[in-house]
Amino acid sequence: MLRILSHCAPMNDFIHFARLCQTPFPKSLGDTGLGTETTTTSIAELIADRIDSMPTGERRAAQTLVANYPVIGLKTVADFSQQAGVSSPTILRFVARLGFQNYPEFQSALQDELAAQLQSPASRTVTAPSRSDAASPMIEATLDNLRETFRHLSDKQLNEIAEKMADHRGHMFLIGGRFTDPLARYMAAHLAIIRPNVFHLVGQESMWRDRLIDMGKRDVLVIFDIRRYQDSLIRFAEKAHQRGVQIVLFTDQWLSPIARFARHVIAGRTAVPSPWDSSAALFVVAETLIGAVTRQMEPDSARRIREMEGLR
Amino acid sequence: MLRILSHCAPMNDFIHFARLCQTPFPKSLGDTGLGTETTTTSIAELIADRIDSMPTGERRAAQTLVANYPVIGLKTVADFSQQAGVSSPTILRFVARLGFQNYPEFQSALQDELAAQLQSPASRTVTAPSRSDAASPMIEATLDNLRETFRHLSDKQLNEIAEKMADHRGHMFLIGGRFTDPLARYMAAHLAIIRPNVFHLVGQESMWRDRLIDMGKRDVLVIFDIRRYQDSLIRFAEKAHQRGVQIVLFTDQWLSPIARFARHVIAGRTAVPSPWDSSAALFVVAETLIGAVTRQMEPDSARRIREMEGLR
DNA sequence: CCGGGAACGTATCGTATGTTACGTATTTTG
DNA sequence: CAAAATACGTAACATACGATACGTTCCCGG
Repeated sequence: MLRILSHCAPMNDFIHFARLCQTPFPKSLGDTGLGTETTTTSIAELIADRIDSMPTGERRAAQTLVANYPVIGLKTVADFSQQAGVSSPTILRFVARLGFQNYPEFQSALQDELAAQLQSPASRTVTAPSRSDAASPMIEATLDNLRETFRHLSDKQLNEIAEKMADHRGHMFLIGGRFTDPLARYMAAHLAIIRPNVFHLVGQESMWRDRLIDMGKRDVLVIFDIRRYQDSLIRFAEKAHQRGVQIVLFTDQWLSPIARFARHVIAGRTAVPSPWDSSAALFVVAETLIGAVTRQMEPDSARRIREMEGLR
Repeated sequence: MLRILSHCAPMNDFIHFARLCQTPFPKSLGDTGLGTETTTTSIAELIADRIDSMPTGERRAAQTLVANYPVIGLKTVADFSQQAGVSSPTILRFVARLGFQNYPEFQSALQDELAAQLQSPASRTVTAPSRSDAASPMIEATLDNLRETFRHLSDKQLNEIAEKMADHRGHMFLIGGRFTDPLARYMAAHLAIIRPNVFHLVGQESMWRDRLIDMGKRDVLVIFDIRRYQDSLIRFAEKAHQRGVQIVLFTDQWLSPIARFARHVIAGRTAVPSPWDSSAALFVVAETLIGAVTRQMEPDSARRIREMEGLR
């Protein structure tokens, strides 16, 4: 059953589109009614449960199924096997290991699960918290952090910052602290693609301190600094500020002392039930800004990217 | 919200500043647009559009499909016809009337639609309006990505990975791609504090390729690789795998080819309404793992940290 | 270093599935 | 009311799908 013709494109780039209307009709439950009837445990759980006792090939099957759950399992064995990069028999052995007599039975189970899931849209929102709650308070706290962070962030502010970052008449420098340096690097990696003169300051303090001499009023300095705030960064920010550099500060909710010198301050929530603070909120703000800047520099950035690809 | 558990951290709770947020970012770019017909409109809409001009039998088919959307359409023609109370040819005439060449093509369309829907369940947040934060689609998408990513991630799997990472008999190497290298660095920065022998592989390919000689069965290699997957990383992973190194792969939902060699695969959602892909989900998974490893190594890690502080 | 077993892929087979032709029923139109 | 056209189901058909047997490779233990 369920075969497919064209379009096996394993990984097409972006996918977006169409939402479809939900149908609030009752389902005349026609259960296939055969085989092992107890579907109390979802197939996804079943997989997570046994994935460790599987051989390599079947594990690849399991992984691709989980990654594209459950659509790939609704396609044919051939499609499934191709996307997983294994042979058809491996797929069949995989579903057999899950306890299904044959492939159609496996598909029926997936379909029933899907039907149950789609029927009550509430069940989704109900099961989601319960699962993620059980999974870890960590993710819940992170979600809260994200929401809170953005709640205190006006899009006017974001746009202003993006505008400043998009202004490539001046240079742009990024620097971070011990744990936040990767964020600076992440941002720099993207921005350096869509605009010129982006520099990620790394290495010894003396190295980037000397770069101060190149900085002026038209330049932007992006600093990531969460506690414990590093003295070196504070000193650096102060000197940069004295030279008239525009400072954009990413910090935590307790505000680094650098906030005193900053033109723009982004305060992200960092508290999570972990020995470490979380930089996830700042990371997402950074991604949002990267997107905003890119959008703002269109079509300039697109041209630049194309030109870059040509250089390979 | 914002719960704080256990050990560590002097943290004053809250602080608050005002400011509201609303962000009307539009821009959704291109759709995949392949296939014989442009599916800009969902199939459900297509049906609602033409259902009036259908003969009785096909209309019954349409109704049963809408009532059990889309699951019944994923089953066989026989199942569909039986549930609709019509014959098989009627079903085929029905899908033909919708503009599909044959039944498999119709099923493919349904599957694609389903995949797109499951990927961005943004429509799911009916509760969003109640929360006055009409946040940007960007942050909403990111929140969805996080939820979806963790929904497919059992904590059993997380714990096993954490366990492997906590095992410091062997060495631990981290490496990332063009945009994900900062994630590797971020993780390395934390793990290097709580356990010995953590190495972030950076610089030229030849640099870290030579490190292969130090790697063996007891070692762990953490790779971040999202599309476009980098050949250099794939080659590196393959060689490491041949040496028996345990590979933990952070990738996107389309699974880097490295998944073939990986002992553990973490598939994070990356789709956001932006020209760039989002690594936020992987970032949060990384943070979660960092926390889990730290907790697992207690009180060893605490002692190590204290000792470190003494070295200043 | 060698033997045994597990794992995976290739090739083949039987069959369930989608498809089509044709005959009957039902509705439409002059 | 008759004749035609449309709609629908029955039954036969061919394809492609899932299943299986078999050979090769890889890995582990002796």
